[in-house]
Amino acid sequence: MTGSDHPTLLTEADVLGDLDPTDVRVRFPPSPTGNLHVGNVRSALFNWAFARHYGGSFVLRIEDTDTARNTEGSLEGLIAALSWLGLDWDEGPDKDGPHSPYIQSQRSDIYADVVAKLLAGGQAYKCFCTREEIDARQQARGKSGPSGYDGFCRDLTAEQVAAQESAGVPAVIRMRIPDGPIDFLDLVRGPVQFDAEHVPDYVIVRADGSPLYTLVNPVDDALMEITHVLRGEDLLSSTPRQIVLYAALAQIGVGSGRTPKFGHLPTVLGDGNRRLSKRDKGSGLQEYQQAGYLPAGLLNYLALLGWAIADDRDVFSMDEMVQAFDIRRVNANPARFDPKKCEAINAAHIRLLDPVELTTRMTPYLTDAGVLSEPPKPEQIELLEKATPLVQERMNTLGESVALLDFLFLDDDQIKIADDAGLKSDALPVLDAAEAAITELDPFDRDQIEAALRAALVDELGLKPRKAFGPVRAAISGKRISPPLFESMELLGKESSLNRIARAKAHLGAQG
RNA sequence: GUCCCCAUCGUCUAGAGGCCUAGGACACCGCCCUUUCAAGGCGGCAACGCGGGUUCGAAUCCCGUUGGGGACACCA
Repeated sequence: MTGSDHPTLLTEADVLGDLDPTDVRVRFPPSPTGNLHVGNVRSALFNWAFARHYGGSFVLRIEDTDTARNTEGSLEGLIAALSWLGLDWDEGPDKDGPHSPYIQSQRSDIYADVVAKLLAGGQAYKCFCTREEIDARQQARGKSGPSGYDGFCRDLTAEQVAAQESAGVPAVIRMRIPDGPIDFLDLVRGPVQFDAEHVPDYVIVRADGSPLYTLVNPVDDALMEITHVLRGEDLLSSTPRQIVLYAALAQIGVGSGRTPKFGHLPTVLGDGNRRLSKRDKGSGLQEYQQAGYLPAGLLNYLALLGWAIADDRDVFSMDEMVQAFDIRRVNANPARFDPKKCEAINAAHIRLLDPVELTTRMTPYLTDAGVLSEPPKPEQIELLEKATPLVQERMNTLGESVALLDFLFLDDDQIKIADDAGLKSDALPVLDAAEAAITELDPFDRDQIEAALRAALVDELGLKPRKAFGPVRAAISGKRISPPLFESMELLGKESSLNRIARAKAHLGAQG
């Protein structure tokens, strides 16, 4: 792991500086507003992989400063979701560490103290302007479009401030952005530069005195000694203002005094060209959990959005990702979320699973659907274990196991022959022949069944395999598509198989 | 409007000046295998936005342009 000699690529020193790799500290700071978004999961993943790659720490911090947006149970949901994914954290709300608490609503005193110091040091100031006043001045200057703040209250004298306050005018607190260029080396994009003229004196404390994300996020990063901030590209243009805040924090002696290094990850796009939003179908983590995605599969796909492990490979384990992850190799261009490929990658992981493991993973989906009893009976488990190999390479998601396997667990009289199963009256002789062929079979196993059925239907009746086995498949499973027929019949047993064929015949008779 | 970011098959990407007649994957199409559906195998379709430069040589470096995206909240 040496530095690169490529002229345009960053070196490892650009990433780590003088840091010992194990001192790397990154964080994932979700706000508890409900279902986790797959774009956020991708951010969590990259931070996690970065930390694990270097042997550093991954911190979970809850950003709940907007009380209006917080939703009940979100914190529990967040923890459950991250746990399910296997993205383990070293410090967090449920895992005490040297910088606790890790929930911002519990850190109010810390922020109040920082704000007081910022005000005293002149790095921040009180502003009495209303939005309307700011907009009006902006219009008067003949400028169109949204804009920042014009600095109206920036240099108010102590007397002026006192006068406003005694008059009861509500005040927000703004950061004072010094003139000059603000630049940083983005770990994904390389050098980025903004001019302070385009960085507004932004609000860090509301008029009601509560702190905003704009303050608490950098303050906590400084206090928690976060060394690297890996986040979405949408936050790129707020980075210069945060860098100013870090510098101010260093001046007033808050935190480590070091500004973290930044890496802005490519946006995850939904359909069309817009950013994947919570409103998009397929954007919420829960959907993937419910559909039966494997954490390893979903995460593998998400990793592909902006990163590649090798030029000819795209299925890999999280261990492999951790081993290979390099923030410098993350792509800067936006990536579209492709549900089809996501599903395909997940299917590949299902096929990779040990069958015993797969059985275990499928079980909750089958019990939830009522296919298995709750808890499953021992004989159901036994049957499921035998059936697993039949469906392992036929599933994209665990949820699909329900439709694939339910017929094995249903009673014979619960089998409904689907309209599209293709069972028509001309199948009657086929079913008769099949019934006769297997009645005397002993043992009733896969090879015997196939031999008997082939002899009777293909050789004797002269049918094409498709025509021969289709009706039997419909009788046994009720469906046009099923796991392999002979194996299924063996699992079902002779009695049940014969029952189902008889019922299918009756079904045909009733039809016509 | 201003600032910032981005630009290779439909999509995700590989590409680190000559290994490029641009590689892989998903999707799609065809064939093979085959008891359905899959899986697997083989093959096909399909991309460097445009214009200038630098260089013996540019997908790759530079400039411009066009196009897309993001930000400019008392949201995070």
